[in-house]
Amino acid sequence: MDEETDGIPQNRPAGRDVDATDRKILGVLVDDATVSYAELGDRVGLSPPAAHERVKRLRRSGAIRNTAAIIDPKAVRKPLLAFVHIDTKGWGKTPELMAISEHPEVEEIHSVAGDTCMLIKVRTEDTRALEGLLSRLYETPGVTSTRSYVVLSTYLERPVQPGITTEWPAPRHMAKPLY
Amino acid sequence: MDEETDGIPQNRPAGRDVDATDRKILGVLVDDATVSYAELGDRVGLSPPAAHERVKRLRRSGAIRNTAAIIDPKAVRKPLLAFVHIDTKGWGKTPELMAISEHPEVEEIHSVAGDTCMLIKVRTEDTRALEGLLSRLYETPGVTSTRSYVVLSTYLERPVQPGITTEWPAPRHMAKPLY
DNA sequence: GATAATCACCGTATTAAATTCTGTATCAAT
DNA sequence: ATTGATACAGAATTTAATACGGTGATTATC
Repeated sequence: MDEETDGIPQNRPAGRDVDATDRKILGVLVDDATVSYAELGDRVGLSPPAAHERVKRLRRSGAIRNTAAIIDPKAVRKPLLAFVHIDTKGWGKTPELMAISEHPEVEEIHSVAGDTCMLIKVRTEDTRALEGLLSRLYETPGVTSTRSYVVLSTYLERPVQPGITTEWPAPRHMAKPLY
Repeated sequence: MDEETDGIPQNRPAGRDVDATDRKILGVLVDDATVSYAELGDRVGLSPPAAHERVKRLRRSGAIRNTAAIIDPKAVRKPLLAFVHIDTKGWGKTPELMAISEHPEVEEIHSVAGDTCMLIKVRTEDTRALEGLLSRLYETPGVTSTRSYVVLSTYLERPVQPGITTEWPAPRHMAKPLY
């Protein structure tokens, strides 16, 4: 055990680049991270210790940010999903941004290019709770209301996909046929 | 082992409701699902087998949908995040919706209440790849272009939070002070 | 109100997996 | 060609997951 930096994703520029085998591993672990190293090795064509080494490296490099339980929002009484556009005064990690992220209902905060400044994703128990959250958000100094979209139904919601596992990086001219 | 339905989230209406201890467990596992049952038990005040039983139940009930590796989008060359509004002809699981979800770059598809029909979340390598993806999406029969927002920077991105662990369910009148 | 049944839990025992260690083939650089 | 580094396999060891049996508390039933 060299440095024991496991678990804390260092901000190194990703130890080394992710090869085809790594992508296969990521593909398996995104789908189910409870598999044993024996089975993981089987699926990607490695021995258990080799698979283990790869995973450790992927963790250390930050390619695997975390291994987490994915919770059903309904189970924790947050069935209502909404996207909210808001205007803020400044850019960067401003105090109002910190205030917004304090709310546990807020899952994502993005700065978008377009007519509004921020796009945030929130989950609440119902429309009443959403209204309450929004009113609290808009009470934050420097935050201005714009628009919000309530999600009626979700058809797809999946994690980041590792992508093509056979060959990588894809040759640059692969983008050509799209035009 | 009664039914051996582990891993496949049955569509039962959540075995039984999630209590305070369950929420503590979810809180730990969302943060790091690689902890041993011994440590999980320690953190929530249970013996390892008891913690194990709880987790098994949470899995079976569907409260824990999955245990997954969270990948850094940059590591798999998808640093560019965008939200795309599109109009589709019909509602429900239409063929155009299925076609859209085929693309590995598409992570979420939501039907929203508002001036557009669908809101999708996509990740690509760069703006060129995004343009290619959009053109392919808009080529899908029944799909009409509307707007897309490119994310400049992301300030928060976290999984569904289990919420308050001390007392649950929260009394209904708790929503009152918000008004 | 007593009794049976169920449930959630703990402690222990067993089994399985994670992890370590050692040796080897492959590739890159000198 | 030689050295060094890397990734790997197989065996050995340590650690954790899982199964088992028993206990107290709560709830349903008579």
